[in-house]
Amino acid sequence: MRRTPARRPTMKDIARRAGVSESAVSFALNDRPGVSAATRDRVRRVAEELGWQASTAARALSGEGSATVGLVLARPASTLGVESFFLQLVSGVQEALSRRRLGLLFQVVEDLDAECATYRRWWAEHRVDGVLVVDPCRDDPRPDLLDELGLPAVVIGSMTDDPAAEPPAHPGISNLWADDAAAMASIVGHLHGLGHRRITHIAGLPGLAHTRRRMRSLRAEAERRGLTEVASVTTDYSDAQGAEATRRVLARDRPPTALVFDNDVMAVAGLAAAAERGLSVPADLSIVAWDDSVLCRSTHPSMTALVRDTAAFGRHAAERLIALLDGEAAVRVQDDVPRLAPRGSTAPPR
Amino acid sequence: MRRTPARRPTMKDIARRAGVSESAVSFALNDRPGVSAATRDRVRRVAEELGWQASTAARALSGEGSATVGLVLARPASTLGVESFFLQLVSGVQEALSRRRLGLLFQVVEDLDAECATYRRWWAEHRVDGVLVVDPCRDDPRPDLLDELGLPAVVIGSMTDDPAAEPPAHPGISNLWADDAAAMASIVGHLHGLGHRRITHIAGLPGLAHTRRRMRSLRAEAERRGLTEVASVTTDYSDAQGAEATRRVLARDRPPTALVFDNDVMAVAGLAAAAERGLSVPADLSIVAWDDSVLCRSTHPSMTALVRDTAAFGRHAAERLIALLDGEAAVRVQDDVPRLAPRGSTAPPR
DNA sequence: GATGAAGACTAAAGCGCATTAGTTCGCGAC
DNA sequence: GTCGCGAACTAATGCGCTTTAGTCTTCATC
Repeated sequence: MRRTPARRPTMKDIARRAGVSESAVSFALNDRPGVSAATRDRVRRVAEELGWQASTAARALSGEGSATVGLVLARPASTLGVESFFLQLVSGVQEALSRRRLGLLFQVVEDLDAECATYRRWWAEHRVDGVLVVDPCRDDPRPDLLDELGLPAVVIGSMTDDPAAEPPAHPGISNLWADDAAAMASIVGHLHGLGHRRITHIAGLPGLAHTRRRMRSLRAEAERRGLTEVASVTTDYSDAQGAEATRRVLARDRPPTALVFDNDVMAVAGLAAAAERGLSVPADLSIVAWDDSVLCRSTHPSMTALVRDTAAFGRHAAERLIALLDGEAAVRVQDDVPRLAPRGSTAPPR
Repeated sequence: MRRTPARRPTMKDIARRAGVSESAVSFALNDRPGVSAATRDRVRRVAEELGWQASTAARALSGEGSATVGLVLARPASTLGVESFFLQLVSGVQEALSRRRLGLLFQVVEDLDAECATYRRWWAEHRVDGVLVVDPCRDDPRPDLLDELGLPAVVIGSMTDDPAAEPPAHPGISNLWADDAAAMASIVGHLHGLGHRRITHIAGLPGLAHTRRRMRSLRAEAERRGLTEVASVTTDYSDAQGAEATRRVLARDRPPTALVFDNDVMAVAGLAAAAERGLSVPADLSIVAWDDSVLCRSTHPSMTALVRDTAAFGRHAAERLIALLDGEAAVRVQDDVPRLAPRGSTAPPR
């Protein structure tokens, strides 16, 4: 026998039980003037007893917003779930959101168009008060769209290829990014310091702004140091393409002595690809992974990696969004600079 | 200048524009009788023009449910994002949900108590119509709670230690699980077939039902085959404890010749730990990983692993939940049996 | 040609909350 | 002793939608 599910208590129940009107209950629970301290306490106690929680639906309807923020991930299903980045980011986001009892509406879609459609739908359905946008890309349509809808948003990641360029102003949109240029500089510095002069960067998706930014930073840094045999190749972030790219660049006439991978998964795949070729890491080839994870620490040798606190990054982004929801102005801020953790996969070239 | 955000069109707008009453609009848009085909079409066209979408808040308030399902992950932040399992599961879940325009409300919490509190809150706030529950454990308080709240749910994973035992009936709760017994049997069969007689199972969290189920299945299978030197040890799924457990069991007098790890991360860590001891895989030690991933395919040698379609698993779970929401009865079904993919990490013992 | 009934549509209520406009009461001020 | 005023509280309205109860028209029925 299914027990009849408990009925959710409403403000009316509280009102009846506390012997006051519904409005008084509303005032009491929302800390608005209009009730005495005694009544406020009594109402609070009754609400507590009944286990009352405001219905977000009703709240949303009376103009208070939905107490929810959205996050859309536009990645083909195949490349999903390979990186630890997102779950960590999300866990940080949660941390900040839960303090304010905000929910996180999560959606995985195939592509950018579907992502935009999702925003439109969420907006029309009153589902979210704001959104977190990841993977900014070239000619990104999302900031304009979100601005048009009046949906507060925080873009996570650099919005421009060029570190120096000002991104177009979007009044309702904050931007938080990691300093890719400094990070790339520290990687190149580490490798160059070890004596490497031929470095290849196995990058991620070419459409993403941060990919372009990293590539640009790499070129700039190489130029500054007078390194001429430095290049980037792009991939889709998958282990397959990471391995494939590794094989390709290692097959060249003058193969690189060091590889920089744009994520942990590709770095590990690259390590295996090098082993296939009979190359020993780090003796014959040095490898650096952008973003640390268990993967990087579990390989043999363990992976020199760019460590950043992804959860904190997510937390900061969520805090920015909360600030926007509270009516503060949009900001553009740079997050902490990632730190390079040298491990076993990098050494002087042979 | 911030443009004034576009106002969301409501049914009233449609009604005015189509020259009918709001009720007629509601009937038309919901395919209810009470309007002529002509009116229905006209209303539909106007709604389309205006880009109208029903406000989920208003819908929820008038008893239609919130068009949202919830998923809580109770894991300390530290162990989060190490496995690819969850994102893959979620992407499958999405696939099924998005067909019905259901949103996924996602929450990461520290422990089971917080998870239960989340369910209570969601229920009281009318936030979700149903939930997906992962990581069922011993004396799990969640099914009872969800039943009490009348919140439809699908439990993902086996709810009992004993494959033969009937779990307590929860009328509003479906259960979907992978056949751990069969999977364990195939692993033991593979290893025994290669000639291994001393097998140690490096299991996951001892509190989880599926951990206990796997351990039980291992014992049963060993008994059936007359293997006496077979055992399980439990861990917290982390690479650290995986490595630590590996070192411990390999230091025994009669160390095992084969190890079975409950996740990919520990298997890789175990591989490294074996290498430290000077053991060569698979010559001196065979290793099997439960759940395949990039990691398993990227090690050297590549890892013999239990392959299952996690995204499909998530999709099936979400479909079960949708069935519950549609008023169908709860079911208990077993999902596809995982398949063992023999790779380089297993071979006959020396 | 009066009677019913079905069909197309409108009016109104209600969901749970916030909010605005009253209403009542007590108390200090003149 | 009356007036005024603020504090404490209630009544009523609206948010956007669904749904039930009506109203009005038309058309078949005996």
